[in-house]
Amino acid sequence: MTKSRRARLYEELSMESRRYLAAYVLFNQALADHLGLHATDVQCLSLLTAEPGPLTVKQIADMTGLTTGSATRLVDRLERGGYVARTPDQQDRRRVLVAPVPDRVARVAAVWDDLGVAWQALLDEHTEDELEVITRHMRQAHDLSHAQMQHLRSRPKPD
Amino acid sequence: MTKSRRARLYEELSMESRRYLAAYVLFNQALADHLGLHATDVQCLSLLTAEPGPLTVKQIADMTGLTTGSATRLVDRLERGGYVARTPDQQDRRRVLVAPVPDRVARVAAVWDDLGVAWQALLDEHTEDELEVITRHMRQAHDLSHAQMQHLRSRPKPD
DNA sequence: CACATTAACTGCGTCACGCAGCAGACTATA
DNA sequence: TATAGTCTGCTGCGTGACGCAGTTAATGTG
Repeated sequence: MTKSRRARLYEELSMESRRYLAAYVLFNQALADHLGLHATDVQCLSLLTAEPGPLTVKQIADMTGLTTGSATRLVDRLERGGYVARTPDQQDRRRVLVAPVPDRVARVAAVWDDLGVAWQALLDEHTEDELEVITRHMRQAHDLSHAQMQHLRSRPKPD
Repeated sequence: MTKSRRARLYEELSMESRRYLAAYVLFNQALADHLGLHATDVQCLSLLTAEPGPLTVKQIADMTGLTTGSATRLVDRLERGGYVARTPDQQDRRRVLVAPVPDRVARVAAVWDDLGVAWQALLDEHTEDELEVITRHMRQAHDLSHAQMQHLRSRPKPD
């Protein structure tokens, strides 16, 4: 039997997204090596700079999937490297606010900008409608992934 | 000044793709925990099952970014868990072919299928043209990431 | 005022990883 | 054919990121 066009498109997207995600993991690792950091650290910096305000250690732990203990160590490394700064929270004195150091993070951004030209060219080839389609799909996929992750975490292991 | 629609779309896509990729990393980790494996192991299985034929240890090393030594250990773990099988290559007796064990990998796929219903629903909302746009973008982004990764690896570190 | 809950931190053990070195198998040049 | 060079996969070894469990301090609740 011949597959429908739609079925073929599903298969293609499934394969391409896997390769796309695998490529990202590799790129993230290469970027981390280049900066002398770990993949987790780069991930954390990416999240920190994506948020408007500073994050607490607990929030970083949740967003990276680490325990609070490991998140403390993660912030230790970033602080030692001068990438972030700790500030005690005045509202809740148990909390510690972690904010990126603009000057230092700019060095990371510099590497990004260096590569950004090629991305710009890639995006320029898209129509505005196409950009919206892609963005919307990623937002939906993000929400779904997030929900499924929590679903998996709440479930008992099959072992 | 007010930003152009295009500039806004670029920013949106930049932010959404970061969140999308971060969500994938988290999901992958949660899936690995659920199966009692490591994130790298799941990544490797995903790549193995995506390829039509078996891969050599060297190929796995390249596709995951590990050294050949670590790749050997990775295959050791997967083999011990019964997920893959080693077969000596008849053409080149230095090589070892690594193939997924269908029976065992099916258990991983079962978890995927369980979650796949929601993905199906998400994709069903897309038109076929939209699916093509997304797939094409991911393929282009994959190629670009791959090129940039190699570019980063060839460059000396700023430290 | 007890009591539970939460945030961040700290010792400790585990184990994935890179590094460096190894043997065996292929390849090229003479 | 000989022999040097290259490639593949494997193995000791040390490092360090991580989870776990317990601690301290601050907040919330009866």
